[in-house]
Amino acid sequence: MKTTLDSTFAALGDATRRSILAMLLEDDMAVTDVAEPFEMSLAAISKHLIILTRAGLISQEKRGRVKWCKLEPDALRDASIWMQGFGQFEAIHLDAFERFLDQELSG
Amino acid sequence: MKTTLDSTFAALGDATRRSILAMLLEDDMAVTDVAEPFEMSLAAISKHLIILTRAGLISQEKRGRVKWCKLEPDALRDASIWMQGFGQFEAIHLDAFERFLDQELSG
DNA sequence: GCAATCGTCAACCATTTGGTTGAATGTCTG
DNA sequence: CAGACATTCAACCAAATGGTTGACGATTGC
Repeated sequence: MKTTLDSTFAALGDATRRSILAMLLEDDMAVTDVAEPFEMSLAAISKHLIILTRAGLISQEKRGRVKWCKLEPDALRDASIWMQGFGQFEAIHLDAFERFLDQELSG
Repeated sequence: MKTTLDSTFAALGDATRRSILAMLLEDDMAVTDVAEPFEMSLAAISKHLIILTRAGLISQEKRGRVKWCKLEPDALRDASIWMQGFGQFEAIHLDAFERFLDQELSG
């Protein structure tokens, strides 16, 4: 029986999916547009989106023939709380995260 | 090519491994002692420890016939930076804020 | 020396992941 | 209605996970 934390962390364990989440920070996106920057099939992206949805990290809403993907940051909060339980990390800086983000999106 | 972040998050996506990390917060432990509270074989725990080691979350040092497991918080720190930054980034993003406002006004 | 202990390895199994291609479904548009 | 578009489904594949049992190589202690 997989907990939410299991599926959340597992979903984050793939660079493609983390990139998708970063893209969705900007705005909601259709599946086709999510897939556009990646060099893999639409079906592969569709599977990634299913995994992200099961993990509660995004939600998908179909309007007409377009399925919109929306970031759902709540699931991340639980994972973040778990991590903070380790409490021994130095101060978190936003610019450090932005370097991560750039690296993820460019790689 | 799996980044460290990939293997770190993937390693965290299992409750047994997260429990092991929590145990190692207290002190370094031998493999047999790590396995003791779990209802699974020693070999299964050994595999979990290999995954945690590959992810950089722990290190293992053999002294005599005992292999000691030690928490290595650096890998966790990187993952934590990613998540914390993600949350902050989302919180301050204008579009996200506007969506939040729309939701509040309509619902 | 010999037996117990520590831990991994090897083989096996079922399930999931991460990808492909091609067909199918649903929806818009001309 | 016909065709284009958006997305998933189905079948397939290779590799990784998560678990088992049993054998094995070190190491320790009597």
